Amino acid sequence: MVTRGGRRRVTIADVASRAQVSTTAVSKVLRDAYGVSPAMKERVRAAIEELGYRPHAAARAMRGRTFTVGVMLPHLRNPFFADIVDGLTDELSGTGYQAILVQGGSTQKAEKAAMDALVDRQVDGILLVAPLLARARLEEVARQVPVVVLGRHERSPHFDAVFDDDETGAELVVNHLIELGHRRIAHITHQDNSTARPGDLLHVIRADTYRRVMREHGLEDEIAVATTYYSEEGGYDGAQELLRRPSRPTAIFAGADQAAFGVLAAAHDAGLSVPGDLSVAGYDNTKLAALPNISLTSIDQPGVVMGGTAGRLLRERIEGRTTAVRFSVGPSLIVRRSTAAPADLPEA
Amino acid sequence: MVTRGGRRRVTIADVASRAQVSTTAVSKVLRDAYGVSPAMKERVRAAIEELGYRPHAAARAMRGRTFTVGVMLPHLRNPFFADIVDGLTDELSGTGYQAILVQGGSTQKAEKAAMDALVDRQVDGILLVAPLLARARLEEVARQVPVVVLGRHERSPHFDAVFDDDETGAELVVNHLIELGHRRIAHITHQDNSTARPGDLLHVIRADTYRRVMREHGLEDEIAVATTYYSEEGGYDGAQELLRRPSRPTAIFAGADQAAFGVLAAAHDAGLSVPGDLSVAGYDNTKLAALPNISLTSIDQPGVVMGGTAGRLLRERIEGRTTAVRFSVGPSLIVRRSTAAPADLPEA
DNA sequence: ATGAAAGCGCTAACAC
DNA sequence: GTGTTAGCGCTTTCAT
Repeated sequence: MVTRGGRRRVTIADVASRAQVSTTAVSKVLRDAYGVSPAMKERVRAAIEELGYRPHAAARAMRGRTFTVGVMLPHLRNPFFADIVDGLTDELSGTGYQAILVQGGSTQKAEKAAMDALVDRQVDGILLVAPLLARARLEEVARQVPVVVLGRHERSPHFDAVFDDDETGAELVVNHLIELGHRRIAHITHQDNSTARPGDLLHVIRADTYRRVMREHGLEDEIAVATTYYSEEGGYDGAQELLRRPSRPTAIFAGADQAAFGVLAAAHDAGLSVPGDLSVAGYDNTKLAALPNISLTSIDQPGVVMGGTAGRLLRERIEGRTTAVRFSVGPSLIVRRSTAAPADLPEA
Repeated sequence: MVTRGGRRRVTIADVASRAQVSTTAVSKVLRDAYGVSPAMKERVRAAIEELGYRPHAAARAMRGRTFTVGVMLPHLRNPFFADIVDGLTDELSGTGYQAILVQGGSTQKAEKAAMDALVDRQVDGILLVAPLLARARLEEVARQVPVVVLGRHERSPHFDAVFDDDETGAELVVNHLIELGHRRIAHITHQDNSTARPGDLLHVIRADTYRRVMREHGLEDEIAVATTYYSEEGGYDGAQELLRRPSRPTAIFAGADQAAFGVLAAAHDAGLSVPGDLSVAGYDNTKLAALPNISLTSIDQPGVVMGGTAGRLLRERIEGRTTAVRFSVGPSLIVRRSTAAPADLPEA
């Protein structure tokens, strides 16, 4: 390593000699372990304070905990992820744990590398947000370090799961559109690069539920799905494709707000008014959805609660819990001005 | 630590015995260091492959590099940050370096803790995005580990700086509005909790430039600044305040797109049309600004380039460069439909 | 209650 | 070109 100018780091030995005790004693005080007298504890604390000592995480990692939890996010473009991280950070604050984030990307290879990076850095626990890898791969990691998976519905004995009830959420949206009088309701879903069981992936659940509800209302012939991406571009492309079809949809349910924004753009560019010519609904209830110019009907997921819960479950696992926990939150429909009765029908 | 079920991690010793060489040899191959024959290199590579060996980052951290760079972001809500991280990740890909992110928060205390967390984890370099701490504090860290600061204009001998020319950017916006015929142009700036020299902070530069350009055009009496936050809520509150003032502005220049979105919402709620009754401009040219329903005039900053450059500078510093580099990128004005000539004036 | 000492996985002197 | 070995800063037996 390049030698830096800075003076040598304060180590546990410095603290020990300052406090006139052994390094063992200092270590015990640091971890609040058994076997130090109050007086000694006080002396050590004072020395730590005076020297501005902070434990060296890498050195700790060689023996015990790093007091670090790793979070893998697919990317940083969905504000919903920010809620998750805020919830987690909140839950962790005061516990001495620090969250570090890595970007998983959109390929399984990149995701594996990101996960390995966390394992190699010896984090005490890992939160995986909407991972792509097959369950077996996740369990492989879960065998080495406590894992919580957020956004997948899997039931695994080796890791905990935190998710929103995507089936209910999708149902709420499709029912809402049907109640408004729509029949030609289309859906935009996400093209994944995943080897997970499809039924465990949130976008697959949303799409399947869309199909099921359509069928339940005798609308099987109107089912139209565009498979692009949960992104602005994906929504734009998907909407363009759907709007070109012979029987143009009167409503589009995009599986995520980000995609719904693209749908709004495509509608605009096609000269269609929303909701006059086309109703649009999203999922996630991001802040932007509430902007008056957008006013997007969406499904609210309590991201902060989900992130906080994930943090708590991770801490429990780090403390020794080995039985799996699944935590599901209930979504709610937020109706805004982007959805209305179709034009060719009388108002309700 | 809780003992996990997983089998023991593969270590360098396992690789060495499998390849029938010393651990030194393996270490050398790993780091592409001098002094290994091609034949031996081949044997070692094969053994690594067969055993699925990955170096233990924490152990490396005790002696040499961790091949990790740390990034501190204030929060995850600005998509511009995603561009920066993408640029960095791109630049780092293939070099063996992994980026880990931590959230700095909005207080200096939280920011210090986040920075310390990176230092304690022995990252090889740190990228600080729009930090709040005083220059002296940043230099303290820079003495221990290579640092690049993104988004501050500081000239320090101890760290590199990457920033956008905020003065030019703000000039472009204000001049654009003046050319359209506006006189009552207001500005929304960010309330920081910083002890940095004000002149080094991007939001202060944008606000000061706004004032200067206004004065240069004889509009000093029209200067109106609301100090809230670069966020949707901040923009909303700031706009409300500005629109309540006796001589209502005909244009608002928000220092960031996020805040401009809030301005659009406030305008809508006040029954004002954009750009009919009020022109609105932002800064950052986030993707949402391009959505037809928003169509926000903004300043484009090449976030990917900035992040990539930061990564390159960091690598150079890690390799031994000690002289400071400053890298400034040029902003450009993107005119959209949120700005137009004020209503009470004849069209140009 | 306290401390000496071994050792976590790796790198870098240094010897051969 | 190759291997031996001494630590890096901590935690954890295990004596005392």
